[in-house]
Amino acid sequence: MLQTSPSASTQKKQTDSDTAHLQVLSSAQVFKALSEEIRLRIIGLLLCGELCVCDLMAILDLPQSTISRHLAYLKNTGWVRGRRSGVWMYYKIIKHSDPLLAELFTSIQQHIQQLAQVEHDQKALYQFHVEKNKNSCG
Amino acid sequence: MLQTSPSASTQKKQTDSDTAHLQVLSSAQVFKALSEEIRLRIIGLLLCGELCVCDLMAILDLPQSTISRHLAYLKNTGWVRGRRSGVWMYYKIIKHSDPLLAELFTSIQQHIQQLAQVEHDQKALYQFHVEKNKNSCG
DNA sequence: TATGTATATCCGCATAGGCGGATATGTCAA
DNA sequence: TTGACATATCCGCCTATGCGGATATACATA
Repeated sequence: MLQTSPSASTQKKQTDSDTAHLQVLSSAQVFKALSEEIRLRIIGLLLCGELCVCDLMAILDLPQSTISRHLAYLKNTGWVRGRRSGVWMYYKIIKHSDPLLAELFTSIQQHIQQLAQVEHDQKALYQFHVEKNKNSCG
Repeated sequence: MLQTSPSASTQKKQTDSDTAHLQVLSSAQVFKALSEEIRLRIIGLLLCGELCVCDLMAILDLPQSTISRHLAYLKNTGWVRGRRSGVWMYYKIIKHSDPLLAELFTSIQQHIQQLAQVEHDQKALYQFHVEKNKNSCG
């Protein structure tokens, strides 16, 4: 983990239309995406906002291939969208236009937000970002 | 499918305390229980109320071992409770006392209720019960 | 106790999907 | 174009879990 990602505030132009060509997924698939603890924790961290792979590696302390694999799974099941910014890939939770799904996602996200492990991860993320800024500003 | 279950209105005594000794399950496990289409449809049917295995066999048109296996899975993950009435086993959805889980379950159930397949299954269940009563009353 | 019915569980088999190291790809900077 | 870095994908391996027929168990009735 020697990677240092830039702040996520660069390069913000991109349409939301790439949501459209996601395959239509059954509700079972939506739930399956959340049936893994790591993916649940990733969603929990993404509730704080857009994050890159190296952020997630740092907080979850897992090898890069594992993180990428789960992110790919979440992307394919319509939970998450990636955006490239130079060398970094930023991921964020997709806002759904389908009201039925949007409502479900909202309740699930509220639930995830309240999990003890997620709260712990989010605090670690905060600390991690504080450290990162310290290193870059002296 | 030559089985004819009695009406579900017999034998209603049994405490709700058997909820207590269910293992505490992670949220990931809760979602995993819903990650299978058949289990989702079973939950959808149980939203109509208590049902026995042979009802589910009739509506879902699946072998008995498959139904029983999924019911066992749902029981072990805290979604469902079984009660024996003579030869029949009736299953129903568990009401959770933990507010965090209860809220999540409510939203999920509302979502399931709105699925097209579930609506279709529920109508088939209604027809099935009408037929069953016809046979038993002349 | 013997038989029939409803349900649970066992069995072998098949597939999905987990893991993490190794490798391929994409991007930037020199 | 080459090297360094971030990320994606491939690989072999392993476990969880799906399936449905076969069998075991539980209960009711004669």
